[in-house]
Amino acid sequence: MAGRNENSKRAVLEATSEMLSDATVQQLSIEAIAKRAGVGKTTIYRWWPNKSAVVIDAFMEHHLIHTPIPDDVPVREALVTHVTSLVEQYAGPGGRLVAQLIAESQYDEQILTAFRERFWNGRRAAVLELVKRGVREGELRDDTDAELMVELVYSPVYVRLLLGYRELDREFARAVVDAAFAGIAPATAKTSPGKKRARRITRS
Amino acid sequence: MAGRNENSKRAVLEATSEMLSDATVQQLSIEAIAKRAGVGKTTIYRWWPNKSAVVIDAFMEHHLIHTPIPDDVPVREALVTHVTSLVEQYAGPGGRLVAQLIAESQYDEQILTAFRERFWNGRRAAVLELVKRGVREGELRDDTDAELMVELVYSPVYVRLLLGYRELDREFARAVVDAAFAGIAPATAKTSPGKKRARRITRS
Amino acid sequence: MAGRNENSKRAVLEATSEMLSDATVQQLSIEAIAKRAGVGKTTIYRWWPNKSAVVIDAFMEHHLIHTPIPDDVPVREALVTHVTSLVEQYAGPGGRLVAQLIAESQYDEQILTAFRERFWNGRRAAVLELVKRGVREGELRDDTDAELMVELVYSPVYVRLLLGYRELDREFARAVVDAAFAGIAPATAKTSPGKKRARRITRS
Amino acid sequence: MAGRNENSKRAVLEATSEMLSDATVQQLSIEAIAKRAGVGKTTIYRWWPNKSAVVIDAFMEHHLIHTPIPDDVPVREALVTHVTSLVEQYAGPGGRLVAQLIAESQYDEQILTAFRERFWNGRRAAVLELVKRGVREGELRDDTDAELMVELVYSPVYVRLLLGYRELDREFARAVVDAAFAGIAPATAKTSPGKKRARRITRS
DNA sequence: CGATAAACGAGACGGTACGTCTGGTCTTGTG
DNA sequence: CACAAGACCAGACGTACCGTCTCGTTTATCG
Repeated sequence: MAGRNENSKRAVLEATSEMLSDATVQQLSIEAIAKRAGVGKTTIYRWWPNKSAVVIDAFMEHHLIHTPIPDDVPVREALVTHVTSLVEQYAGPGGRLVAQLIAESQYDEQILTAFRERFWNGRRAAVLELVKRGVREGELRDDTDAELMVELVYSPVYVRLLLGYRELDREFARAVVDAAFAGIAPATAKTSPGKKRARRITRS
Repeated sequence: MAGRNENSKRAVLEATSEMLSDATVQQLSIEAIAKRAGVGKTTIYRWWPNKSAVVIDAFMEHHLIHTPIPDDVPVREALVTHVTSLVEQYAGPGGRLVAQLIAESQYDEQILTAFRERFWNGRRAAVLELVKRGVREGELRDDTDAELMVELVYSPVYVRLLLGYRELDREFARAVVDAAFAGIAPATAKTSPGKKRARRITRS
Repeated sequence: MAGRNENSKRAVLEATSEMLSDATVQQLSIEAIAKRAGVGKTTIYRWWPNKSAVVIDAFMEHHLIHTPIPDDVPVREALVTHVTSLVEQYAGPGGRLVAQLIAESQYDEQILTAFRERFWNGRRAAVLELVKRGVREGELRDDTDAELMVELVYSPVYVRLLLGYRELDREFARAVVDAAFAGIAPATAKTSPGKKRARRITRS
Repeated sequence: MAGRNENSKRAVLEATSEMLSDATVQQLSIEAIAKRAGVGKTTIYRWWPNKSAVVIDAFMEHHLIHTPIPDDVPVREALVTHVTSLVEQYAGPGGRLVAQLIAESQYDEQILTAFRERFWNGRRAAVLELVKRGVREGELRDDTDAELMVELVYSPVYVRLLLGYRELDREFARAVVDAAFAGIAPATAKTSPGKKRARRITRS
C-alpha cells in the first residue's frame, strides 16, 4: 500500500499559501495550485474535498493566528490583550483570508464546520476559561452567561472584518471589551433594569 | 433609453428573485437568469456590473426586510422589538440570502458598498435615532457611544447568521439588547469601572 | 441569431490539417486543435460531434484524393488508370490518414457512415458507371455483377493499405484489375466453371 | 526467485476476454482489467507492452477462429468451404473484435505485426498450400500468382468486415472465390486478353 | 529448511485530455 | 434600430486513465 506522500501535501499547502498573498480564495483554482505545486490535480482531489478545504489547511499551517491570553492580570485586561492582538492580526492580510473563509462557508456546510471547529471553538474555549476565572475571582457576576460573553466580545470584531464598517484597531478592541463588561445604561439607574438585567443576561 | 428596457429590467429582477428561492447566489448564473427572463445576456450586462448587483436589486424589490422600531415605548423595549423582528426574518430564507450577499461582498468592493448602504446604514440610522431619543429621555447616559451601540446590537446577530454558531431566536435578541444595556460586571462593584466605564465606552 | 463564424470553422480545419501531417488521429486532441486554431473548445464541440468528424472534414478540404477515370479508353484500361492513381495516393501520407479513419470507424458508427458516404460511395458510383459502359460496349459480360466488381477492385487496395501486407504500387494496381477481369482458372478449362461462373458471379 | 505466477496471467486474459463481450477495445482500460482480474497494474505492464497486446492474447486464447480447409475436394470447393466458415465467424462477435484489432494496428506497428503473424500468415499459408495443390492437380494454371490469390480471396471479406459495406454471408464467400477463379470478361472473348491475362496475372 | 529476492496486490504519484460549464464580449437577424 | 438570441474565446471544473513508482506481502527456489 502506497500511503500518503508528505512531500505532495506540503507542496500543495505551500503553493496555496503563497498564492493566497496575491489572490482571493475565489480567484485561486485547483488547477493553478496543482501547477504551482508541481502536483497532479488528482492528488489534490484525493486528499481534499474542495478548494476551501485546501485553503483552510494552508491557512492553519502558515498563517496561524496567535492570540495570547495572559493569566496573571485581571480578566478584563486579559480579554483586552487578547482581543487587541486578534484585532491587530485581522487588520493584516490574515484578516482578509479569514473573511473569505467565512464567505466560502456560506456555500459549503463542511467549510463552515471546519471553520467553527478550527477557529471559533479554540477562541471560545479560551474565553470560557477566562470567564470561569473571572467568576471565581469575583471579577464577574456568578450568573454571567459565558457563551453570550464569547459572542459579545468576538462578534463586533468579525462584523468589522467582514463589512469593513469601521477600522479594526486597538481602540475598538478595548471599547468592545469594556462594553461587554459594562453596559451603557445610566450608572445611577435604580429602576427595574438593574434586577432584570441580571436575570436576562443569564441564559439557560 | 427606450421604454422597452423597463420590461427587461423587471423581468430580470423577477427571474432572479424566483431562482433565488431554490439556489444560492453562487449557483445562479447570468446565463440562467437571462434565459429564464427571456432576455439577452447583453441586456443584463448593460444594466448591472455583475451577478451580485442583480441579486441585491432583486432582493431589495422582493424580499425586503421590515423591522419596525416603535417610538412609544422605552428605548430598550423598542430595540428589543426591533432586533427580535430582525432575528426572526434572518432565521428564515431571507437570512440565507443576506449571508450570501455578505459572502459575495468579500470578493467585490462594490457589493460591499452596496450592501452597507442599503442594509446596514438604514438600520444604523434608525438605531442612532433611537439612541438619541434614549439620551434625551434619560434612558441612556449622555456619553453613550451611539455607533458602538449599533455594532454591539447587530454584530452578534450577523455572526450567528453567518456562522450558525447558535440559534437565531427571540431569546437571543433580548439577551443581546440587555447585554448592550447592562454589561456583566458585578452590580455591586464600587471600583473604578464605574467611572472608567463611562470614559472607555465613549469613542472619540 | 448569431450564425456560424466561417473564420472559426476554417481555422479549426486548417489547424487540424496541419497537425495531421505530424501526428496520428489518435494523437490529436480537441484541446490541442482548439489551441492551435485560437478557438474555444466549445466552438469545436458546437459544430462537430467528435474528433474524427473534424478530421474527416479537414481531410475532405485539404487532402482530397482525385482519381480520374478516363472515358475514352477501354474500360479495363480506364480502371487500371483509376486504381493506379488511387494506389499512388494511398501510398503517400494521405493513405495513412485514410487508414486511421477506417480505424476510427470501428468505434463510431457515424464515422463509418461518413467514411462510406464521402469516400467509398463516390468511387463506387464511378466504377458502377464504368461497368455499365463496359457492358454496353461489349467489353464486359451482360451479367457482370457490378457491385461485386467494385469490391474486387478496391478491397485488395484497402487491405494492403491497412495491413501493410505488401507494397502499394502500380504493379499491384494492374494485377488487381487484371484479376478482376480474368480469373485464374486454366484458360483451357472446359468444365462447368464456364457456365457456373456466369451464374455465380451474378448477384441477386 | 518468486517465479511467474501463471494465475495472474490467466486471470488477466480471462478478465479481458469477459470484458470484451460488452466493450470495445477502446473502451477497455488497463486499470479496469487489473481491477476485474484482481491484479496489480504493474503485473500487466510487466508481461504485456500495452492494451492491444493483452487483447490479442486474450483473443487467441478464447475466441480463436477455426477455418478448416478440406483436402479431399477440388481446390475451388475447398476454398469456398474455408472462406464460408471464415465469413460466418466474422459475422459474429469475433468479427467485431478482429476489426478493432486492425483498427488498433493503425496506431501501433507492433500490434500490426502481431496481427499479421497470428491471423493473416496462418490463413495465407493455408491458401498458398492449397494453390500449390491446385497447380499440381491441374485445377489452376501453372503461373498462378499465389500471393495475389491470397489477397483476392481475403480482401473483400476484410473490407466488408471493416466497412460493413454489405452483408458478410455465404453467398458472398462463394461469389468471391468464384470471381477469383473466373474473372468477368466475356467468355467468348478470343482476343488478346486470354494471353495477356496470363501474363498480367503473374507477378514477379 | 530458512533466507532471499522476484513477483505480487494495492494504490499514490505527475500528467494529459476529456466533455461541460460559465464568464464576459461580439455579431447578427428580426420584430 | 434595439435587443433576443446566441456564437465567440478563454479557461476551470471534476473524472478517467495513463505509465511509473513505492510499498509491504507472499512464495518458491537454492544455498
